[in-house]
Amino acid sequence: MPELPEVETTRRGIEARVTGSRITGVEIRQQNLRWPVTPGLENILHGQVIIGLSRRAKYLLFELRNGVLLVHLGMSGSLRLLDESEPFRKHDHIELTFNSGWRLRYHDPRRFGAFLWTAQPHPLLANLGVEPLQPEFSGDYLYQLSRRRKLAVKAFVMDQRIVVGVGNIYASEALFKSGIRPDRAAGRVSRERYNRLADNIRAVLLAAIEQGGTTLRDFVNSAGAPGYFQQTLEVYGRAGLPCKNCGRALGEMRIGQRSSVYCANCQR
DNA sequence: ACACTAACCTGCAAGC
DNA sequence: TGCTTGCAGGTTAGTG
Repeated sequence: MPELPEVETTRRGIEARVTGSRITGVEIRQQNLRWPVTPGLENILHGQVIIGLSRRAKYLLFELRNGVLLVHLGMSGSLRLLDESEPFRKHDHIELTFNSGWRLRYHDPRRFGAFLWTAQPHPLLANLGVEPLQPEFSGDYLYQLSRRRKLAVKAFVMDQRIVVGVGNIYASEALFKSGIRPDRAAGRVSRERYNRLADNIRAVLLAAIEQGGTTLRDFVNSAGAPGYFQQTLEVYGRAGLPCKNCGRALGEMRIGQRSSVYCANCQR
């Protein structure tokens, strides 16, 4: 599910409620996520105060005095704030309770997410590329890193070592807006077109954040509400339907195991 | 170094 | 109706 806009939507919804709060309860009902939940996490977190909540790539970083709790939402994860106890539903795996009375509940049907405690710089964060909403991200940056590379430009911009936060939905949308075929070799996209692509990646991510992200089936924000960006999607999920630009039927192909919808007329 | 894939897991829709 | 197949927002680990 969650690409950068959904993770950022979650972060913004939670930040004010958890920052400064003390963790008074930790319930782990399922420890088999992408990796096992850090053993002993209950004891590690109990009694600690959350100093801040930040985001790096698609990871949420709950900052504590002596380390960081890394949370990833995988494909189907969500975090919800509850103002009172409620029955656990299927796939509600973890719940943190705070001294304020608020609870933070992690729900993840596919269990591709992660809950990891680390007191050191974590290897999972070591090789991440630039943040697309920071100034270091630019068309020139993409152009330079892509020279001589033969993989599809869509796979290139979805590579978290290059630029983070861009997943299948927003890569598809940004390439459409930029008029670039998703299967074009990354090394055969001009500097000018990378400038457009970088601008469109930034724009589509910002627009999606404004609408609370995209909800296909699982995603809900911290208040349990879906996002609304799906109504703005131009290509993702629209294979066979008319292109919103030229009216011809949108095509579909697979790139790196991911379905890729595009307009063969508007994208070259 | 690079390119590509299989795998992790559950739910759902489509096809037979 | 029921069974099988394939696909879904991500990412790592392994292959060549």
